[in-house]
Amino acid sequence: MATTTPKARTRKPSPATARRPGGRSARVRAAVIAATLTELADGGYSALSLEGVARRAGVHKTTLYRRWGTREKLVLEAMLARAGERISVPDTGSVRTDLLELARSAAANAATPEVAAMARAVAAQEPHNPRLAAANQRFWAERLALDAVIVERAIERGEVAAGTDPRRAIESVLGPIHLRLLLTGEPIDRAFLEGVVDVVMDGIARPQALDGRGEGVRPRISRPWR
Amino acid sequence: MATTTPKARTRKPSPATARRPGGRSARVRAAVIAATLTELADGGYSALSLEGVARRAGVHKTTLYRRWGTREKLVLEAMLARAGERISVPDTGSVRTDLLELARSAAANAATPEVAAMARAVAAQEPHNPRLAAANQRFWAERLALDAVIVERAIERGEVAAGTDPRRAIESVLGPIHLRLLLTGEPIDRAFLEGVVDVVMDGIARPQALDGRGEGVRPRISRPWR
DNA sequence: AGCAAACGCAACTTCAAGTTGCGTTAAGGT
DNA sequence: ACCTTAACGCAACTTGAAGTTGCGTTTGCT
Repeated sequence: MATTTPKARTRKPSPATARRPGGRSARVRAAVIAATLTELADGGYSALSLEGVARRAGVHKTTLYRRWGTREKLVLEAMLARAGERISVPDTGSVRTDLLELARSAAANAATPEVAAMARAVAAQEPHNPRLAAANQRFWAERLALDAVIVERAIERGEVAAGTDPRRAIESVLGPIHLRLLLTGEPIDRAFLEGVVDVVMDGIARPQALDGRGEGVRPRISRPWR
Repeated sequence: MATTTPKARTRKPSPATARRPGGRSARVRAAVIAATLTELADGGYSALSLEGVARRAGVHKTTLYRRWGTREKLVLEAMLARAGERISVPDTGSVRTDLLELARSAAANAATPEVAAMARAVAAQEPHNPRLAAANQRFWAERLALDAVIVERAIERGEVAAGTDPRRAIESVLGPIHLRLLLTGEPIDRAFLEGVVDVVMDGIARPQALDGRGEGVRPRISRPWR
């Protein structure tokens, strides 16, 4: 049906059509995404304007309005572009070292102005932007699943208790870091990260001399703290 | 100089002056603060407008502009009014129960639309609003110091290892909760809270049979996990 | 080379943000 | 009960960013 009708020109618009993912459009896109993240970093989501992004990107604002339309879509695309960068999951052979390395890379990553701004924007807009929320859910599900491998391997090696939920263990490492990053604002230094990992690994309960009947209480023998 | 000049009327403006903290102003203030938090809850900080708050509060917008001037100051005052409400620190005699109760109350509090919106607004604006940042720092310093008493008491009772940093222990409890609240968006149910407290109390490291020479490794005797 | 998609540009509309002047209400001292 | 004035209501205004439209120009692709 409709083999060589003149209307086929509309469907396949002619020789010199097709998309152009490698040319000017790509450069503009890259510049706009970079500018979006930079604007987000110094001003936050609530102060972000398409005109500001256009100025910084050296691009006219009509381009932004035509290609992205709203600031929501622009920010979402910028975030996806950055969040898509793969992270590496440490595998040193020791859970403690793996978790510490995970904590260090997470903290270092979060120390980046763009990433920190992204986290803040997500925290602010997650309830009011369904698409952003969905993308964010996927991001964290994937990331936690990847990081959980650290704990899964450790369980297989016998380093970690068999009943441990790997995801929750990772959350216990990342939680305090993001608490400081987003809310308390306290510095995230090496000592803090080590302390976080120590708590996750060993807990805070006082090691107790074994007394035979370990009913309810979790008997341990004394050990040096840290 | 200038003992009884007519200009003294300007300095002490006459009999019926003085502030009126108990009357209409107070009612307006209460209505505006409530409206601010409500608007913050459904729309977020970036969508908050003084006109919207005025509409919801049943107050004219000029009142807001004259009394608060900017949306930053308005939000800050609203937050301070709500954050000033005192919280109670559990004291059941058992750290585990105390921490679980702390986690439960924190989660229940954070489940409030207004409080959740406040947390999101703080996360979003903290780097761009010095006054909000300062107030937030004080809030968390006070709150962590209060909650840390739980751990301090437990150390005295011998329930918790002596070298434990009480503040960091509290951060390890609150961190995962706020991670879910602000970023991952996963549900915060009872099982999760118990899991968080379990990790903080006991850690995830596999309890090991004592083998005499506990060099480097942290020897424990076997125990059921949870 | 030639075509069209994507961009630049300027002028325009729209509307929320914020301001000003003046009249009105009501809190609180006497 | 009265009177002063701080605080609020109201309408009209200015301002500026957000978003749109039409048209000319550039540029990647075949």
